Amino acid sequence: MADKVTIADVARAAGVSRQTVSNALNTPEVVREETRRRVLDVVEELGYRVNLAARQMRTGRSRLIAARIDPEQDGINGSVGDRFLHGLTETAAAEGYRVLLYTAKANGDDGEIAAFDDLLGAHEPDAFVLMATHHGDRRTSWLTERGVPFVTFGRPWSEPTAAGHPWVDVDGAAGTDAATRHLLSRGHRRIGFLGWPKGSGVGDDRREGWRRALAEVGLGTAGLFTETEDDVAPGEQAARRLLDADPEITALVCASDSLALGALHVARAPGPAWHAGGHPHRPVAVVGFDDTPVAKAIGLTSVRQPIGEVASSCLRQLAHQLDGGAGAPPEHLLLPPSLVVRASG
Amino acid sequence: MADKVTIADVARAAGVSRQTVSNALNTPEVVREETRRRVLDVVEELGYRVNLAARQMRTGRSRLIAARIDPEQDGINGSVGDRFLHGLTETAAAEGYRVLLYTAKANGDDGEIAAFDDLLGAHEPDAFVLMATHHGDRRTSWLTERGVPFVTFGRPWSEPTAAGHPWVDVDGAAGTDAATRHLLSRGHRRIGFLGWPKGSGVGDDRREGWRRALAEVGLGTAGLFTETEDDVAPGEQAARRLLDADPEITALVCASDSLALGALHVARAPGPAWHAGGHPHRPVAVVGFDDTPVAKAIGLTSVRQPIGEVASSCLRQLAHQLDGGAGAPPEHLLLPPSLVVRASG
DNA sequence: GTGAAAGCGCTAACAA
DNA sequence: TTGTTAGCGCTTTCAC
Repeated sequence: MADKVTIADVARAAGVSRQTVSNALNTPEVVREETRRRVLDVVEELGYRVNLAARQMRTGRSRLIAARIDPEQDGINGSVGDRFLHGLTETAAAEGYRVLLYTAKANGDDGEIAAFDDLLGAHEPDAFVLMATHHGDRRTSWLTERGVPFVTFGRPWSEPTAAGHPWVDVDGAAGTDAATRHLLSRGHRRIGFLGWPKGSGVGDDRREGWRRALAEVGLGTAGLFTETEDDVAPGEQAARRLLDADPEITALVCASDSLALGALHVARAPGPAWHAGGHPHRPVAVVGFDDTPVAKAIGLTSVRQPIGEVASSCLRQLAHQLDGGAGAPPEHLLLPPSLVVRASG
Repeated sequence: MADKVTIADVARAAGVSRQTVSNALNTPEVVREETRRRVLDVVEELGYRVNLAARQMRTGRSRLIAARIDPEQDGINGSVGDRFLHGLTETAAAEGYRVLLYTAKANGDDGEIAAFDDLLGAHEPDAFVLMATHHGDRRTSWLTERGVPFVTFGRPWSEPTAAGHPWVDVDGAAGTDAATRHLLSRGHRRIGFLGWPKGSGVGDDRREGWRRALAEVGLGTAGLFTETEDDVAPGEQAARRLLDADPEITALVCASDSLALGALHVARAPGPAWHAGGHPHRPVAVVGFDDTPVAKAIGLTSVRQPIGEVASSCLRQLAHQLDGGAGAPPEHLLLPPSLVVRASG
């Protein structure tokens, strides 16, 4: 049962004062080598561990990092959030932190800000990790104003990135660029893009990579792009629209696996719409984004984000903000995704 | 910036002592109505919130519930854990708790026990929520010995359930029973089962439901069962084995969506093995377990566990253990799953 | 019903 | 280099 061992017990057993024990643990360089060893031996022997609540009272630091667990959306893209949380938790433990979960009751930035406020008032996490930054993100300004440390998975889309807060992101444009080049290398010439409505940083970024890749080989994009809500059924409809409108399209790059899954419903089975429209069935290659379990299950080629790396970079960035220490990680980090090629394209 | 408001500030502003403020908040029935109102008004006005670290020092209670976030396995079945965590987090917030994540570095029960020990020494969570109980689970005995409160998602498979700890579980046998009846109602008579090696509580339970449903209509199960590791490729091989061995089989109940996905690879496309074996292609119905996003994406009929309910029940059970209060939730709760019928069966 | 005193375990500041 | 003092914010005694 090993009843709570306090610093006083260690001090007594080692024949030193409590402060010296504290120093031996937290500021070893200030304690004589021999004393330090003796103290650490006793610590080991008694199984002493600091009481973080007590420490927090003194230092104001909880060693808690708050992160949001979101509702699972369509369950397809949701897996990204879960991989991210897992990565955070592992790196946090290595850095001496723990991840505290929260959800936002109300929607949007304000709902999440209310959660910040609750958390800060009660458990006082030392920092936040935010996902899914967007234009005019009110969460980041709220935290900045209050001097609460945080990192985001996602660029600050509105501000000049140089001025903003620390962030880690994946280069979405590089991902769709790679996807498009891959399709080009397989002989496709008219390659469409299925994306989200303009105005979302992430969506625009992904579309840009596709545009750029086509432009570089002298191909235009007129009539090759359509936008829709990020879900399977809308994706299917949008794909049908695009393919019906332009019979020359032989491949589609999609902004998400959800959209790609919808597109595959059209691309793999000859839909009645085509026959009705007079277009015979033709094979249409499809590439998704995120490499979710669904992509793997159905053989969908997809752009994979290095989520584990993003998570550990976020956490190391935070740990450095909070604890300092050697080797400051970059304030801003843009990681390259990779293309996972499967049967669909 | 609203600098930390302490209980002393409230006491001063309300013209009472600090204890009275504390009482008004924590033991309202002991404070005169009028005083209580005045105090609460000031609390509101000043935006006072208890400092949990300070409270923890006095009471020894952190209002933290620890839960494990596991590695995503094959990413298919993993989604269950994520839905569970999400549910926990929401109910926890409603009960005034927060969810603290941990991972186990080393594998198995001992790895997780090491994590318990770390957590208990540092952040001192008030309780744990455990997933995936199994025969001879050492985690539960470790916690019990130390008097640490916990609930499990999963029955205590080894002990007589009456004697064990609080738990919430889903009736897996009822799920496969329902799946089997559904297939029977569609005219299937030889229905196989693709499961995990015997000895796992969950796997045996799911197999039992299938056996029971067949037995009730006077059908035997000899030669209709095969076992394998819980992943797609093994599932595919096992399904092929079963279907090759018995050409009469027209439907398969599977212990997981991973296995079912493997089975579908065999069931949907006429594989060369059948032709080689002389069996022509026949439609084989497949039912999975867990209703993962993959099941939805590929049109797989699957047994859905009410994960959200499991999570909130777990948390309410804990909250009652910790805080008491009215209406004790049941110590043991077995929830029924439901069958989500799709194209595969 | 309300107030005063004490102390949870720790570390920042200072004294020795 | 080590020890002493003080106090973080709260709640559990116990007087009043």
